[in-house]
Amino acid sequence: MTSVLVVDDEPQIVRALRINLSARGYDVMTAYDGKSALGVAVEGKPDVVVLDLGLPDIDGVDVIAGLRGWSTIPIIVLSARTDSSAKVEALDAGADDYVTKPFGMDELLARLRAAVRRDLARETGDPVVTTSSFVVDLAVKKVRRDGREVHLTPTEWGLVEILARNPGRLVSQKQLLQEVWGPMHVNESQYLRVYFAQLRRKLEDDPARPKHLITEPGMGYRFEL
Amino acid sequence: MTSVLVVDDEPQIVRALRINLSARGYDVMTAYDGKSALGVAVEGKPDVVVLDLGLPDIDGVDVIAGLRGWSTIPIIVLSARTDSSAKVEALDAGADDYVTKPFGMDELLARLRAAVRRDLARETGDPVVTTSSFVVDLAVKKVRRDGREVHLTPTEWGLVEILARNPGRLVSQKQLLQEVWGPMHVNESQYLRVYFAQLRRKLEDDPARPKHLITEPGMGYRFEL
DNA sequence: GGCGGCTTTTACGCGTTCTTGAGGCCGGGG
DNA sequence: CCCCGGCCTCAAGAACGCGTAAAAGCCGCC
Repeated sequence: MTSVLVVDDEPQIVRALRINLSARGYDVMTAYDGKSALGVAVEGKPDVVVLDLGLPDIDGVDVIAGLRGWSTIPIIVLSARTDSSAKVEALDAGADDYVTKPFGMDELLARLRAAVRRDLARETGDPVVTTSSFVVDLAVKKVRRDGREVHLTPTEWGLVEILARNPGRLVSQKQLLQEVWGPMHVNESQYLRVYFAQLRRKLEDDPARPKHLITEPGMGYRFEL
Repeated sequence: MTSVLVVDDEPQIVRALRINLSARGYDVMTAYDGKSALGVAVEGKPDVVVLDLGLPDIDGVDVIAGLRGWSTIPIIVLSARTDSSAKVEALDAGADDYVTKPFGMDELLARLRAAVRRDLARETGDPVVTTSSFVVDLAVKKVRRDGREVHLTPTEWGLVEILARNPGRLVSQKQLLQEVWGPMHVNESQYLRVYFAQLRRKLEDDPARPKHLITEPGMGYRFEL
């Protein structure tokens, strides 16, 4: 499970983030000032920090420095200041990203996913394919959804792997059957229906309305990011 | 010297970036469309890519996908589109950052420094691999548990070594058999069951519920830290 | 030769995964 | 309107792969 530390002195922002992040399966910690933020970060070892710069006690840049002293946790800065000098300062202090308030929740979540993915890739050194619902690590052969690992059987993985290596492209039924089941089974299109149903149950937010594992009737399947 | 690939179809933007980046000691490569960008990236192996999304030939998201297919180079997206759906799309496709035009050169440079710093933090492999239960010293070829040395037979060590060199990664049965027993025995998967049982008895706290030497049925084994 | 450590082989119970068939739904064409 | 092809869902038996244990084979060494 991926954990996020949210630091902001405005309770409504913390609340909004907590709700949105929890709903997506993240483990959320919070802090309302710089001092407690550093304490919580040491205690809880979050996977990523969302940090407001305008804190009551410590200057935001010093909070970044305080974190960077001992850790490389990704830091996403939130701030009302739009001038480039503020951005430059924060980024050079060690922040990974800078988002100006007011911000779109979608965008923040996407930047958060990017930060976590990058961090994961740093450990493994491997390319990772990300959608809004789940993450496929091709080299490690793991799929995570909202920070939780999803177990795939060999056949399921075979399908996901082919699709993830061809993001956005249509892959024919024949190609999938050939590569996963072998040349003897290129007409068993029923296999595909059964397995795509399983995969959607495991990976899609709403299995009945798939957003990523798309059927192209009569043609094949497509992996939408 | 850090090298940057700048991809944009507007010559004045490319020129401005080239001047600013060169002045700061970066090695600059350029491309004016998606196709040549992918070519230059393969050839030149840049340390970071600055990518305009509005290219004449290929959709920007597909360029990102094309790069992510084989590499984890940091990608900073430049775009005139400010709507959050565009940002979400690009970031989920694998971009590391998203900057809207018109942009401040200071800010872009700061984001670029942040991206490179992050990427550099990826360090080379440690000769010692540590788990919560035991320690594998690859240089000395020894395994210790609770300070006490655990004796491994040559075959056992062969397996542990391969797994410890690929922490977290799934290693196929075939690869293990091939590297330890040779190409003639790639189908003797029973060997693996016997030896993993032995290793778990020696290394795991609860051999019946392994936490580090994990079986992925039908695929292979995984060394979890 | 006998011994000890290591590897290979055999056998069995068990849980998971794969395959297969049946039924229902939907949209296009006759 | 009905039929039909293609798709989705569900369930159940078959097949497979895993863990475990124990015996048998193979060294090198005293």
